[in-house]
Amino acid sequence: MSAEMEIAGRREESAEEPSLYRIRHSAAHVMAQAVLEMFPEGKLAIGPPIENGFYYDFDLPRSLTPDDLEKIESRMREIIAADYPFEYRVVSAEEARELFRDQPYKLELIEGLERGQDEYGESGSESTVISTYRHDSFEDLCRGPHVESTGRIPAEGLKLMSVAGAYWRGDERRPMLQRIYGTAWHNREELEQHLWRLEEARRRDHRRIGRDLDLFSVQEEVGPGLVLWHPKGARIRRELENFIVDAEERAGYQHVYTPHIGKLDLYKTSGHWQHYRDSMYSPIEVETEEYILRPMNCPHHIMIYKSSLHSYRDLPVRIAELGTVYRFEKSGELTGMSRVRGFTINDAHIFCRPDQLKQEFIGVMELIQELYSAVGFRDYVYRLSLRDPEDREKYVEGDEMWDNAESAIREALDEIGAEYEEARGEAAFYGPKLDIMVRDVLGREFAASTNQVDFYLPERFDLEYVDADGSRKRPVMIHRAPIGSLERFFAFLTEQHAGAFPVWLSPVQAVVIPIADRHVGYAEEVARRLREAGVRVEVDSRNERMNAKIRDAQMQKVPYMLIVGDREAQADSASVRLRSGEDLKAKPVEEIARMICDDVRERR
RNA sequence: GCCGACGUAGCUCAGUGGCAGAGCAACUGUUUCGUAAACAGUAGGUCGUCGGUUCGAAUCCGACCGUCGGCUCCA
Repeated sequence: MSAEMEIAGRREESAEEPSLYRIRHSAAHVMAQAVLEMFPEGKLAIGPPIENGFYYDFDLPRSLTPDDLEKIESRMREIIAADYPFEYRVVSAEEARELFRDQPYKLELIEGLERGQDEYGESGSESTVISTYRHDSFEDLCRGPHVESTGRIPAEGLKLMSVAGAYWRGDERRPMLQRIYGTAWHNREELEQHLWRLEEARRRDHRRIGRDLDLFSVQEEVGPGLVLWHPKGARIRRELENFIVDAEERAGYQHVYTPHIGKLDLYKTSGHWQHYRDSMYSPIEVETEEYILRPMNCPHHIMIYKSSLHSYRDLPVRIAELGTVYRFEKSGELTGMSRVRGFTINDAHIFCRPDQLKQEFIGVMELIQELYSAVGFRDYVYRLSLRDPEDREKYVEGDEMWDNAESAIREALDEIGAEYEEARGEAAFYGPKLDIMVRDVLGREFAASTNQVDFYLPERFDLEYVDADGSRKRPVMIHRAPIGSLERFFAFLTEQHAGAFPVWLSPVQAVVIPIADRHVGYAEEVARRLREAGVRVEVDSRNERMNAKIRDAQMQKVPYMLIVGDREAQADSASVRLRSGEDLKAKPVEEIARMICDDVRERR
C-alpha cells in the first residue's frame, strides 16, 4: 500500500494540478466532515488515500445505506464549492489529546505517534511530530499533505463507491467499523475512464467467462467452494496438466499419486493439525481410526521419501504431484475458482542437502519463468517473506537455520537477477517463503505461487540421508508450487486472456461453418481431416445463417472459424476467419491443419 | 467468521400487498443464406429455503442457505 501511495504522491506536483495523493487525502477529510455532520456522535478512525481513491473508517450509531452515501456525496460537493482553506498546525501530544478527547481511535493513534508508529500501528521511521489539518469546522489528526483549499478537489472527478465493514487496526478481535470507499481523479474524463476500467474488469471476470464459455460451475447443491469442471474447462486443465508434468519431468521431478485422505495421526506428526485445525475438515471415523481430508500433500510425499534410505549422492529427491487437497475456508472468503475449498496443487517437495538449497531454489524459479512465459504471464512480482525476528513465538526455533534459508533464497533471487520485495513477518511458521504475486482484473493481489523452505517437517518426521562419512544427516525440504492451485491459476489465465485462450489451450480450436445445408457433408469432411491432424474441431450444422454462426463462434472465442460454401467445396479449401476478425481468405485444408498445429506447437 | 447489499425462467432484468412478466438463449416450423444476431410459433417458474403477519405475500417480518463487495485469514 505504501508503495502505491508514494507513486501517487510523486506524480505531477504542480501549482495548477495538485497530485492525486493530495486530492484523495483531502477528499477523505471532506467526507469525514460530511459524515460527522450527519452523525455528530460518530467516531473517526483513519482515512488514507489509496490506489484509485481513498477511504475513511467510522464508528457510527447505525449502518449506512446507499441513500446516505448520496447525501454525503452532495454535502461533500457543497464543502468543495465553499473552498475552505486547509490549515496545518503542529500540536503537542497534550493539545492533541485535548482536541480529540471524544475520539477514542484518534487518542489511540496519538499514543502510537508518541511511540513512533504510523496510523496503521506499524513502527516506522517517521518523525513523531503530531500535526492536524483543519478546514471549515473540521479538524483532523493528520500529517498531510493536502490541497490548498477544498475548492482544489475536482468535484467532477469524485464519486463515493461503496460502504464495507473493516476491523479497527485490521484486527478481527477489535470493533468493526464502517468504511466508505471513494474514488477521486483530476477531472470527469479520468473518473469515467476509471469507471470504464471497472466495467471492463467485470467483463473479464473469470466467473462470468466461466459461465458464458461453459467452463465450470460452483453449485449450491454440491457445496460452496467446490468446483465442477465442465468438459471445456476440463480440456483446458488437462492441457495445462500435461504441459506442467512434462516440464517438471524434464526438470528432474518424479511424479507420484497419493490418496486424498490420511490418518489424523500423520497430520499430528506434521504439526498441521495443531496449527491449522480450524481450517481442516473434521476427522472421519473409520473402525477405530480417525482420518482426515488432507489439507496438504507433504506428509504423503515425506512417507515416500522415508520408504527408502537415501545417500547424499541421491539428493536432491524431487517428489511431485498434482495433489488435491481440502481446506475449510471461511464462507466469506470464497470467490469463484480463485478461493475454493477443494483444489489441486501443482505440488512438489524437494529433499536436499543444506548446501543445495540455493541451487534448488534457482531451479524452482527457472521452472516458474518457463511455465509463466509459456502461458503469457508477464505481470508478476516476487515477494520474499521473512520472519519477524522480534516475534519469536510465531516461528519455529533455530536462528541459524532461518538465516541460512533466508539468505539462500535471497542469493538465488540475486543470481537470476529477479527483482523482489521483502515482507518482514510474512514467513510461514516453519520457514521463509517466496511468493509470486499477481493481480486479478479488479486489481486485487494474490499469490499465484508459493515456495517455501522447511526445516521443521524433516525434524518432525526424523528424515535422514547418509552423508559421505557414513553419518546420518537431516535433509532440508522445499515446498514449491509454481502455479499454486490449478483452480486459481485457471482463474488468472481466464481473466488474462478474457476467455480467448491461446490456441493450444482452446477447448475448441476450430469451428467449421457450412453456409447452407448442402455444405454440411463437405464441412464434416474438412472436420474429419483436421481431427486426424490432431485439431479439436466442431461443425456448426445448426439451421442458422452463416452470420449467426460466426457471431456465436466469435462469442465463444474460438480461434479459427472455417467457412465452407460452394467455392471451398470445389477447391478442397476453407475460408479462414480468425477471432481477431481478420479474414485470411480461402486456404487449402492441409495448410489450415498445418497452421493450427504450428500454433499448438509454438504454444500460441 | 464479521459488516453491508442482493437472490424472480438457462442468462440479463422489470414487477413493492390482489391473475408472475420482457429481451436473449432453448425447442418446433418456414427460410438455404458469403464473414458478428433471418422470420414465425411453442414451451419454460414451489419468485433461494423454512416459518410468521394478512381474507390474500414475489412484495411485509424472522431464521437459515447461497452469491457479491469489503474486512479478517490463506500451511
